[in-house]
Amino acid sequence: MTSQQTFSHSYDAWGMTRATPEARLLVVDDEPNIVDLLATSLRFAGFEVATAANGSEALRVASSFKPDLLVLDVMMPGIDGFTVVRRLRQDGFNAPVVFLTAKDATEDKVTGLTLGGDDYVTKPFSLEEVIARIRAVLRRFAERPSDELRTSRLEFADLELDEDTHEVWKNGRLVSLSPTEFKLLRYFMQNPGRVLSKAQILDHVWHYDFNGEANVVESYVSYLRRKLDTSEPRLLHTLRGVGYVLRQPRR
Amino acid sequence: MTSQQTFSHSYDAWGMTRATPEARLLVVDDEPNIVDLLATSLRFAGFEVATAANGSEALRVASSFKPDLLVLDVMMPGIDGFTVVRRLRQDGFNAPVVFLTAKDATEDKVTGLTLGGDDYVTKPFSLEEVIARIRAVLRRFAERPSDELRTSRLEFADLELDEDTHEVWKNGRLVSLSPTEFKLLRYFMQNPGRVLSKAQILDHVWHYDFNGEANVVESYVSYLRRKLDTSEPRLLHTLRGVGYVLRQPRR
DNA sequence: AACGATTCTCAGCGAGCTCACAGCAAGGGC
DNA sequence: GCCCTTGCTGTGAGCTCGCTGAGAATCGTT
Repeated sequence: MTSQQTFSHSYDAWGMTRATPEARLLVVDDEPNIVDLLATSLRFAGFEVATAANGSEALRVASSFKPDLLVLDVMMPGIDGFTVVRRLRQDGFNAPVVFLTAKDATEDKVTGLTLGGDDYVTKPFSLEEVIARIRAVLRRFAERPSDELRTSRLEFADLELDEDTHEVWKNGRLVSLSPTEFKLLRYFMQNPGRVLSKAQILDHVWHYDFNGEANVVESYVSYLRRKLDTSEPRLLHTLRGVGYVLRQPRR
Repeated sequence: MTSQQTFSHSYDAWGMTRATPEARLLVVDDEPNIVDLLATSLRFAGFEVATAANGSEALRVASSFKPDLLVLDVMMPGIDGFTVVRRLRQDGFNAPVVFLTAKDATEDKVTGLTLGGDDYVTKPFSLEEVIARIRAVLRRFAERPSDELRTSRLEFADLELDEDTHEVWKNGRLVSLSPTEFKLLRYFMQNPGRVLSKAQILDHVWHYDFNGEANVVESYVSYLRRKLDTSEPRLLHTLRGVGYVLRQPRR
């Protein structure tokens, strides 16, 4: 009747068992914490990741590593992000870029970032957001347009989610979600059948400098249930003391 | 009843999946930033692009690259833009030219530019504008006049837009738009059904040295709605936290 | 020089969103 | 059943986002 689950992405979200990585990424930022955070979770998401701590190192690594996409801090001491891209493009390097920019940067050069199909994410970001942007940009650059990689749809049972428009349907009926509700649902739908702890959810869906309580997660799960999990069979289950899981119920 | 959408251009606006490029362009400017900006977005728009940093390099590259059109800065150290064209024409090179000129260029110099079917754009330009001019000039030079490439009409639902005359009709009724309103609407109509973020819109529709806030976009969307989106079904939708999209409403 | 058109900023509003908190419900061990 | 822990959810304060009216500055035209 209902389909058990559909991976619209063809990767293994946990990345550990993949034979071939989803794509090769080069992460560049002068803050080691950020590089670590990104490298770890991107590897976990199935990407092959190289890192660099500044512009000149980025140029060096890029030429040998040949990444499919750059994750690049705009504001760096020495060679800034724009210059890195310009130099690489001069050398015929043509991979797309996801820029990282400070949110409150007093009207820095936040212009022109979206021109070549590139995109940007403001700090502080959530990992959810960065990974979603990376996948979206890779989608636009995908070689085979008919490839399932191109789709921006996630499906599970009678739930459907559009990553481009942020629209969500329950049983064909459009349901309106707030941004945080959307990101949480997307996280569940990218990890169907997998138990996610509240800590894990906080780490992925909320900004990395969020220092509130885990109770927010309970609140937002509650919101999602009210909007989406209103009919049998229930899909969003609590595992007391462990976490939550999106799956068909077991007897 | 209403047609869902019509691509009057036969290109893929996102450019990445094109098998054959729309045309071969040579971009010439002594400012590396400008060359980058143009090369990046023109490639993304589906053109094959070569670049040159000055007049003599332009002469050299043109003879081997054989562009279908030149994008050429008038004011350059060394050989200026006019001289470049004159020399190329002496060699039997016959491609049209879109000139880039400073805003305060004297009138008489500029008027001569459009005589041969060429055109010009003043700095600072918007990418929207440059790409539109390039396509218009290519249209005039197209070999097969009956080709769909020749059309300068964009249509979506009961909206109609003429790129040559800058006229816009809503439900057959002529509506008068300001230049910026027109460029914004053209950008939407070239990307129907596609979500456009405010940043994306700013990058494409406003000139590259615009330093203002994204609120202008909200204002102009508001103007467009007042003039064009006055009746059901609404076509210009806000996706809160994401952007805007021109499309038929969904359930 | 004067006029209207245009561009852009700003501020206020209202709706919606985020999050904390606290009281209540449910689960589970005994 | 009793009690403690864990999770659920109603309430509300403070905030963000997008829309719009008003107006200053600039442009283009007569």
